[in-house]
Amino acid sequence: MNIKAQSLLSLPTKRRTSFSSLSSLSSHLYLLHHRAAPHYLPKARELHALLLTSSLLSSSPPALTSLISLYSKCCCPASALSAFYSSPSPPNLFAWNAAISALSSNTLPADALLLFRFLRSHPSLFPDHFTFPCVIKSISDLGDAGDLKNTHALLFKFGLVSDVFASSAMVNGYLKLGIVDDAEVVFDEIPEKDVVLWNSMVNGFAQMGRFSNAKDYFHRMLEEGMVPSRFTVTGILSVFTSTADLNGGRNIHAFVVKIGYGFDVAISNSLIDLYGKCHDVEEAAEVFESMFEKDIFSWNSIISAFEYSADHPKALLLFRQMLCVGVQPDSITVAAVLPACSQLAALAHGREIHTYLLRHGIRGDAFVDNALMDMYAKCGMLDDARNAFDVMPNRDVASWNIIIDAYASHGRGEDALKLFSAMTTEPDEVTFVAVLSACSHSGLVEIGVKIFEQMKVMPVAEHYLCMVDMLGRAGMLEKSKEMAAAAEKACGVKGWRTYIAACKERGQMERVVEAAERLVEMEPAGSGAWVMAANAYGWVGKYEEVAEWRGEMRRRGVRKVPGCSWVEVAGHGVHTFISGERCHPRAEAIYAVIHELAGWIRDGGCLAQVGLNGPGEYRWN
DNA sequence: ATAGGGTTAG
Repeated sequence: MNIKAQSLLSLPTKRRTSFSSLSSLSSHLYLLHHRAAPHYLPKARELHALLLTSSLLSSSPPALTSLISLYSKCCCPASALSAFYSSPSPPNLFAWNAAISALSSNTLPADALLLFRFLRSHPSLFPDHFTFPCVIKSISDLGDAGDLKNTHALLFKFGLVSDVFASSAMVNGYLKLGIVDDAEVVFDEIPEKDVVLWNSMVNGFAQMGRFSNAKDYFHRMLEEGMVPSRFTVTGILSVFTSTADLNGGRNIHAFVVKIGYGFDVAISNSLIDLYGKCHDVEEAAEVFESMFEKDIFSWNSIISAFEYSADHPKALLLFRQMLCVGVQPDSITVAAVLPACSQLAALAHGREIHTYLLRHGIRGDAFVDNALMDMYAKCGMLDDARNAFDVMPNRDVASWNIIIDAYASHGRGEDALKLFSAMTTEPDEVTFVAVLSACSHSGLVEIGVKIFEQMKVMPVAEHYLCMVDMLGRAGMLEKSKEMAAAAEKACGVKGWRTYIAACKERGQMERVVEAAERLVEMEPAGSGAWVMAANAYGWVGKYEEVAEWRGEMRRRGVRKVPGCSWVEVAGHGVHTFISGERCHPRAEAIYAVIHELAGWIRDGGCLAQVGLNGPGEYRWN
């Protein structure tokens, strides 16, 4: 046994003989558990067995406490608790505290509180300043405001109101539950505030979205000479990230460098997130490149940063790099990178990522499942999207929105409506956008109008646009125009643009001219309205007006930004077509097909305008 | 011997 104990604990030989065992064993346990993580569990079990056979557990109270704490650090609260309960001698307060802590720090708050109740009915043991922080944390995790206040009162009873540890936990709890006044009372009560207590205020306010309070406390703590910790920095950074305050964030960045936290991984990750959300993707990339050590957060943040800036090719490229350097993507990576595939209609990549998920057993959550479904839908694979929907274990409102929108954009309005009425969650704003666009694309005007009038959410720009579009497509141009005018406040020029498209479709060029003039009035610097008005005059044969509008446009220096579209061709990358250009190597063949299609469309009795775009080419890897 | 904040990503 001794040899085994020696090898396990790496005890020096000399000490082993003087063992009185207790102190040296405990100190080794202590050293061990400071480095503990789940992979230490086998060692912990071996140690446990050893302690049992050597009867140390009954003779040495510290050994029991250390063992409980060790199991806790191994994320094994069940073993911690069983060690506590099976202790040969009655556990002392240290052991009780360690056991309560093991439960509360391993997301078992209810069990921690149960154990606390047992402790409260103990005849000779009383909770102390080590007990309360864990208990208060558990209560806050459960979100019980009444219990929190009762426990606050208990602090008075046990003379712990000025304890900074219990008070930090109290502040966290109160702010988490939105009870600001009491949090501030607790805070003010503490004569010697430490940095953790300050952080609790700053981060608490930051998390509840009271950003100016968070900033106030941050500045106050600096004024009072507190040295901010890393937690302070990440907390205050989240404030500037949430408010998309680039300048405020830059100041913190400078401050971070000044106080020497520039190479902290978590802080750098927060900075990437900050710059990403503020659409300064170059700066985000610079922070990312400067990091010596990148973790999964760094990769996920930088991929998202490129996604925020709609640089989908770069997001995909980074995903590949991530794989190359051997960082395992997780569900968050996947949920960030799948939209890139959707936006690029890059089906091959989407499938590849899906396969990757399955192969590596990455557990899909609602985000991933929704992103997969959306990717299939956006790549035109409606059946695959539907299949993903059908096998999804737990659907949230986004899942329903995505599948309804999928049917809508594939022109399957009836199916979309069927799904809408089968919804098992409350519809939200987005649902109605999808449903209205379904009606719009399938000519279901009456039902669409009824849904619009009766929907239980406040109409926003998107809803109005759907209505303008729906009425316009159905040829109800006067009604469509009324809707565009009514929606001017909500969606500005977009309503008119939609209306104009419908008028063009119907060949109602007078209406186009009229609306385009209104557009130019509203948005004199934008090119779209000018071009549209000029073209519309052309279509009705008023060529002088065309020249006039074009001339005026030139004088004012309004320039047209060419539009572009793209498509992925299996095995040949993504091809982009820019308006007015014909630089694709196979432009001729492509146009031959377009003209053939146009012929079919015309023969089918439809109006068609083709040949406006010219093929270009673009590969993103 | 035991304790509070535990940061950042969809």
